[in-house]
Amino acid sequence: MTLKAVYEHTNCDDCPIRHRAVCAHCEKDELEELETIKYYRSFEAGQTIIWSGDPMNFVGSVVSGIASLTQTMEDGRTQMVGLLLPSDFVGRPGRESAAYDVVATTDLVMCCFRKKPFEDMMGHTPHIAHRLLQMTLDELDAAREWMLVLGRKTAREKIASLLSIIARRDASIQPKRMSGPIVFDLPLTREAMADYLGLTLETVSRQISALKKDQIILLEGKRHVTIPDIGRLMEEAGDDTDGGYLN
Amino acid sequence: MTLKAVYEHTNCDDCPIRHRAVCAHCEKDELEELETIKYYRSFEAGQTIIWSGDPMNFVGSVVSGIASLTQTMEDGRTQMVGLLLPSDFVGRPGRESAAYDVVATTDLVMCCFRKKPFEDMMGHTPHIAHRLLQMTLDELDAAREWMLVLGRKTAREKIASLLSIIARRDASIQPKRMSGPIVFDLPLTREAMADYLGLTLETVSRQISALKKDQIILLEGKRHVTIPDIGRLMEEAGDDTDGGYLN
DNA sequence: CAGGTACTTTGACCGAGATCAAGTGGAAGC
DNA sequence: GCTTCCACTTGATCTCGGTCAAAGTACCTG
Repeated sequence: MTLKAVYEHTNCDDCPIRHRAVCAHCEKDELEELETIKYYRSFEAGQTIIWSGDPMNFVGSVVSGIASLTQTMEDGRTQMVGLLLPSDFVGRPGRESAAYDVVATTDLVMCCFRKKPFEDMMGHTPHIAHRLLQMTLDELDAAREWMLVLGRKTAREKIASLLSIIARRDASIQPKRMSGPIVFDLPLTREAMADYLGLTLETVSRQISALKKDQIILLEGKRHVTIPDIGRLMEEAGDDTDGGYLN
Repeated sequence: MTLKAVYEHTNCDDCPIRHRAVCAHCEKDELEELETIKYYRSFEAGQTIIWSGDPMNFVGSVVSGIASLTQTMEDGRTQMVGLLLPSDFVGRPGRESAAYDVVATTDLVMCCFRKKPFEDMMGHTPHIAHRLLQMTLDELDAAREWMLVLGRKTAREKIASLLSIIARRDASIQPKRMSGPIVFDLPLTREAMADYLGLTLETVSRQISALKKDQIILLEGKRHVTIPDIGRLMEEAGDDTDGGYLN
């Protein structure tokens, strides 16, 4: 469709996720070993990276862009079960085939490691194994947080929850003042939001319109969002309003 | 209420979860080190083991019985986010306070490790760190499976999903023939099931009655369940009917 | 055995969100 | 400039599961 972006960073020194990804705690020599088994891959928005059940011969990190993990039932009902942001890890060491569909939600760059050498390296590199454990525990917490959203929140609270997650992530990446409006572009279509929230796309649309009408959010076009007051949004999400944790 | 059960096994050799818990891959000397920091605790059904937010000075394994992880919103809505069966791990190394309420759903015995020494031990005992990573990845998969249940399944499918999880676990513990009826006692009240499934207890009750009427399950009393045909139950759950995986 | 408590079932009704169906708006292609 | 397409919005209606209420059952205690 569009011209494929050329991705030019090739070594770990100027990697934007160097300090947050699975390699975060690695020493210089460990990074050099990683360099020998890694390669970059780019994907376009909408492209499926891995199909559930397919054999996986790599694991890796999201460098830029957003990917989603999705589960589908035979009759077509789908549920997104993970949103992979830059620095998040893809794949499970020790598993042969993928358990979920992995789809590039936006244009995406991944830093891939050949699976077998990576597994070997985990065995003798505690820095990697330990970091992966940390990250997996964080993901487990996020998944459990999301179970509360899916199981008990109303449609409006679900939308507010998703928006505040995206807003807080953007606020923590551009580390300006935590007060004041937060501005970002939605990286998801209404349908993708619906799949994440366990709703239909119509309900997503209606609730976004309602939040807009109530001035909890401002919309410019369909994707450009301004949050004038993150506290109010978090109230709508039903979360503790006490600032919460920015992980 | 009832006389507190006296729990008598005290060393790892005759531990019922020896080969499945976080210590599964430990060598003799590693077990000996663990012995020095471990102690057993018993809880009665209904007792809260840890309150969310409380400082945690131990981690540990469920030896027998069932515990649940629960999240509660300010207005009282609650969602169970994890069901801890024998051999499952409780607590997060590196975290000061508990993120969820942990409640004993049945009478329960835990093998606890003092947190600080356990964390230290993880640093120099790859067998433990590696096993914990495996178990955390399994839990993450289970949580994601559950997100599909919460987000997209109907009430009937939710009940069938829960019953088939319990049924398959029981079938795998008593490793008799995989065909033929499966019989077990429900370890959860209707309310606990509702909290797990994101339903009300009334809906749980109605759907169980409906499954009974349709002979998908047989009920004796309120808790004693017979599954004449696990395949039919799994069809009702909306899962792939091809046997699935027994982890 | 009466009474209490905890758990469960069942009924009647209601409403949030799903479903079905048009319609809008903006960008790409001819 | 016109058509087509895609993402999105909005409306009308329906339905599944929630809510409110009452009653049933088993077990415990005095």
